[in-house]
Amino acid sequence: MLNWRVAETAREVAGLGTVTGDRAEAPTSELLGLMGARMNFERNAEIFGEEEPADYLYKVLSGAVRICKLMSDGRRQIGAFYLPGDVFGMEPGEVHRFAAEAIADSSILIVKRSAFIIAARRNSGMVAELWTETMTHLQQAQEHMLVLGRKNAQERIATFLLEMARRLSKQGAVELPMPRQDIADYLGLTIETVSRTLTQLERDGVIAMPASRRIVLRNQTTLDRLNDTLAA
Amino acid sequence: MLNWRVAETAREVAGLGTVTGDRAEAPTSELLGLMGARMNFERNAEIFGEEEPADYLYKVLSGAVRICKLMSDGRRQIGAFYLPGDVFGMEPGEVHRFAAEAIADSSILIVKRSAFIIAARRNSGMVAELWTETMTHLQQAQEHMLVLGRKNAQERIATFLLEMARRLSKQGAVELPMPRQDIADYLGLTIETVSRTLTQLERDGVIAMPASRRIVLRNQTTLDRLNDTLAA
DNA sequence: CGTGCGTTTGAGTGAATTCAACGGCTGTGG
DNA sequence: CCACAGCCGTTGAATTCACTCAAACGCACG
Repeated sequence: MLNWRVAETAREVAGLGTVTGDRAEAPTSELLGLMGARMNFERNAEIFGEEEPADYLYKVLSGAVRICKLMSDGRRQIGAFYLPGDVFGMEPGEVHRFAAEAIADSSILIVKRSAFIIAARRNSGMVAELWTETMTHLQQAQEHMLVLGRKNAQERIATFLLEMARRLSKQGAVELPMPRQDIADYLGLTIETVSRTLTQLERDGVIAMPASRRIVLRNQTTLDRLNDTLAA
Repeated sequence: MLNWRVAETAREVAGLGTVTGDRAEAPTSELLGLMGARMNFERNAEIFGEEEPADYLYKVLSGAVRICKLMSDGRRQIGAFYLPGDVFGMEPGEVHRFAAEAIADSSILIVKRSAFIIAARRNSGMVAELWTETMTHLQQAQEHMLVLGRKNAQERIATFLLEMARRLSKQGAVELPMPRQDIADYLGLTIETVSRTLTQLERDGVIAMPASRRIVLRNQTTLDRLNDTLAA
């Protein structure tokens, strides 16, 4: 997919060109080959860990990679599989939010990422910001996969409330802009389950609902625990 | 988050700077204000539809937006909520893969995206490609949310098999690089359900499994139907 | 010929769904 | 002012799909 050469057409820039056939071994272009190092990883070896500094970008040359996130009780969500030709490790922040591990013995090309961020910024601050924004959305999407793939209804609601509180908090209370059906479709639940779970959290004194769209977070600790965040 | 001015520090480039407080109305910077147009959308109005050309980027000035995807039987998955300050609409391809709708009456800044892609490409083909790759991953992540949020076990397995066939097809048969546990954690299922579902698909003649890691897709139509793809 | 790992199969359980009804606003019109 | 319709949200009862717990199978390897 990404051959590390300058794309010639808009279609290629858009990532739609250069049909890839057999991807068992992806080509290492001169350009990046010079900048990076080739490393081999054994099956199940960690390529980078969650919360480790995100100083490099990675390209799969052969083998396969998974990125995954663990909950404190061991539940795991794999965010993506990367196969030969795929580039991964792009992060909007300073650290990786997922761990990356080799699924099979794999050869990986590793390059410093700072050069790209700096290049993007030097030439166009706006491009740098848009790229960063894209990486942020990617991160949020991958976080949300953990919610959809591995969390129960109560945990989903807790995560949702904390997300909303963080993003639009009016100090203490959250004013939800969306109806229950939208929350349900976001969290992969039914409207009834959303309603029941909110009611239960209110009965337990974790939240208060002066109105159906207005939610007061009463017990942050419990919400954090349900969200699997006690440290972070 | 993204104030449309050139970031001054690496931390800002990384999207970690500029603490945002009340986001009820995001600032419209000069830079982009000049380039774009402000538009208002009523509650539930469509901002762009699935499969429509992705010619613009969007920034929420006030209100709230959802991006969502519908299955043919009406099941819906919301991929993200966008609140004031958020930029959305970045696509690696020529068309949007999600629809965007206003949740409440909203004011949206709209700018042509081509300028950014071209700027990124002119200055650094590699930055353009990395950004595109990031957008591709974002798209895949959002597609996967539909799987995790709304599909049953059979549909998840079908989608997974088609994805793997597309990405590493050796003509007809798929050689899976990962164990059942990884498939389970990717699809948000248990290893037992993965196994049972594969066995059932084999009994139904939809696939064949000459070995546990080798899968032959026998009935593409059924898989496509389970994947909710008859046209696309 | 065991040992260990990955996978499959079976039986019973449970969390979220489905189906159904009801409650509470808000705005409109008699 | 009240009646009513139309949403939106809540609550209840029964069902179901995937999960949990448990055991067995097959295959590679020493």
